[in-house]
Amino acid sequence: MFSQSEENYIKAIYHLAVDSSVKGISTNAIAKKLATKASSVTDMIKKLSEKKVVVYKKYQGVTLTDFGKKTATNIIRKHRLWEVFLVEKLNFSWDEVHEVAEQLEHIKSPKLINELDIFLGFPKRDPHGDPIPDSEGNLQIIEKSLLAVLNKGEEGICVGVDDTSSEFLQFLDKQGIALGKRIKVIEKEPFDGSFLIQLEDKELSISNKIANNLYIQK
Amino acid sequence: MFSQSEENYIKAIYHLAVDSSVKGISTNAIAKKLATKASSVTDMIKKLSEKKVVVYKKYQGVTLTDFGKKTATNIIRKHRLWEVFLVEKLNFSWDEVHEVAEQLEHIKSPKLINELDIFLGFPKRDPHGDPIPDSEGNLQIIEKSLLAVLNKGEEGICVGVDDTSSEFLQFLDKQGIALGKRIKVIEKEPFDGSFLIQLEDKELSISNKIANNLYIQK
DNA sequence: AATAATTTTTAGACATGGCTAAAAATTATA
DNA sequence: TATAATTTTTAGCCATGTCTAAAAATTATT
Repeated sequence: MFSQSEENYIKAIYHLAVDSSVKGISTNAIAKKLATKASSVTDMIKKLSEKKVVVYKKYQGVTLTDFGKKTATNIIRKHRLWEVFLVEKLNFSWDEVHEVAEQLEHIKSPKLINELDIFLGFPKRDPHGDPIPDSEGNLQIIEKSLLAVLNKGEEGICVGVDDTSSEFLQFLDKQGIALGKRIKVIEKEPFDGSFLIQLEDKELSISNKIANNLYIQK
Repeated sequence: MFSQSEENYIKAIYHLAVDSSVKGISTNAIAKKLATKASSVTDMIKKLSEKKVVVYKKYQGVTLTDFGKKTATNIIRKHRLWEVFLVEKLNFSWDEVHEVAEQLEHIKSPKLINELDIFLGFPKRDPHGDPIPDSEGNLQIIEKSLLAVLNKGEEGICVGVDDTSSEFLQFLDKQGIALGKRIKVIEKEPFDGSFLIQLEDKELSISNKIANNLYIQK
């Protein structure tokens, strides 16, 4: 069994490993992600290494073991299932869920999480479009591309976001952009890289920055 | 904001105060309830005293302040709402909920608990028949009596249990006794104090001990 | 290659919450 | 009312998880 702190470190290392795809995750990177100090990270890493969660050699960063990865995906599974619950059942908006899910993900009860999965109808994605690992820790890979790479005339379904800040998510809400919505590129403006898109019955213009934070499934 | 440990102490003191109705709760009683040592209790009590949660004088036990009581009922509200959720939505049986609710009660999010209350339809009782405080901390007092005090021919609705051990709850399940069920006393056996009761269409005999652990609303 | 800059680790400290053992206070008993 | 028994507190120690400051190792630069 792991403490909340240990779980937070495991999750952070997993996320850093996934989206940096470098072999060893640096002490500094972990410290930055968790808003703590490098010295604290070194201490924790030693402990996780003793517990066979990570492989660690001084000055060389850390890598999750298979056991560590499984532990990480299990925490992520809990986090994302709770997010679905909060949005679907308790009227949370997608920018409000993260903080609460950060707490709920540490609740220890295998039955709880399996029953929650059943209760929610085995959702495949969380409210941000990120995939929910199954109880074995398997993550289905989703074919998705940034809206920004679509050409004029192409279209797809909105399946996720890259930036999950409140500002961005609330902006999307205001524009009527949500997961599952169909988006078609009407025009790409060469001057500023902005997009004219069709969303349901209306057309709207979105900046290049927005287009680079929205994932689409073609 | 209180730590999980602090919350556990506050809840323990509240429960001890309610069902002992003595003015000062002793260090030893708290230690026993929390399965810890008296010396640890003394330490924590000093801290809670500084935080204006309890009134404490050396060697005289503690009393919750109004603020402390409000804090306690809020934790209890969360605990009981989660219990309802687990039983009604996630197929937990009433002897499985306690341990998980002990964890869930510490989640910090006012919105979460209010929305949960709405989602569950503002339940008034938890799965053991105990009342759920409202968001102001008010507990409605329920007129209830032990089944054991009923006379031959009297009847009532099962509204709660005193003993919440798994063994007892599972025994009740096996007998078909549950909250909301109507129970009528057919016969009281003077010899061993056992009861012959009518439960729905069948009659069954229950011991005096059982009758002293079942609450009835006449 | 030598020095500078950066990263990482170590050493020592602190807060929380727990423990044991001994001292102090209270309560019970003879 | 003394003495005994019990309860409560104190003092000191430990584990977890954090921090700062300094040392050590690595990487970058001239």
